[in-house]
Amino acid sequence: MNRTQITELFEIFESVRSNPRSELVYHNSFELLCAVVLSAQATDASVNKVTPVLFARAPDPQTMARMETAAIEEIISSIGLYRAKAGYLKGLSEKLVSDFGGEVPQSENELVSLPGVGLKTARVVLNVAFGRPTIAVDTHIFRVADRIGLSHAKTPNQMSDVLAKRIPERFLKNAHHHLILHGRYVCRAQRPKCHECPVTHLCAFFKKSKYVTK
DNA sequence: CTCCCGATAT
DNA sequence: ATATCAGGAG
Repeated sequence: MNRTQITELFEIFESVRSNPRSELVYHNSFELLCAVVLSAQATDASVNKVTPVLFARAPDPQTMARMETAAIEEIISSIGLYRAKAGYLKGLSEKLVSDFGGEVPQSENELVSLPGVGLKTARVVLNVAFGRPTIAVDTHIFRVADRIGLSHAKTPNQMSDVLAKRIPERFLKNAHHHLILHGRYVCRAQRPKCHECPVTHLCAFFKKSKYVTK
């Protein structure tokens, strides 16, 4: 995909009004950080089901750091990978208090130093909570970018760097959100809705696809 | 690379 | 019945 096509792609995404059904619910950067950690291999709806209970019990890192891991597990047990995630939440809360004054840090290196926070989660927090032009490559973006032909990088982390260089700067801040929503509701993993897709004329996957009809 | 691991969509 | 879901640690 060349520069002109990439520009056209994001101009179309910016002009299309998407209508998300569910997104992570949060009220501050700490809640967003926790919600994104919980969202690994889980749907937003599943996460939104437990976070109100969790944040009512522990609205800040100081309180969450003092909770028993078992108590956190009990609250989030309806989410997959809940034992690992309960440990992450307690561990990252403890570190926020001990190393960052109880505040969510605003640099990639500091965020990644928190337990349970990898590059993808760090970049989501930087983008969504702090408005920075980062590209967090999750499973949706990894699939969408590969199909369209934006990048065929082998791993999400590699793709993240490729996209950051390849996407024009003025689209960078919102590109993350556009690609995610497109991946969730149009370019789905199973049965992609190519018949509703506004960018099929730019898509390598569509051109050699069997999903030409609905 | 494997493990983690419940809910939901298809 | 199985593929997938805002991944990260060991």
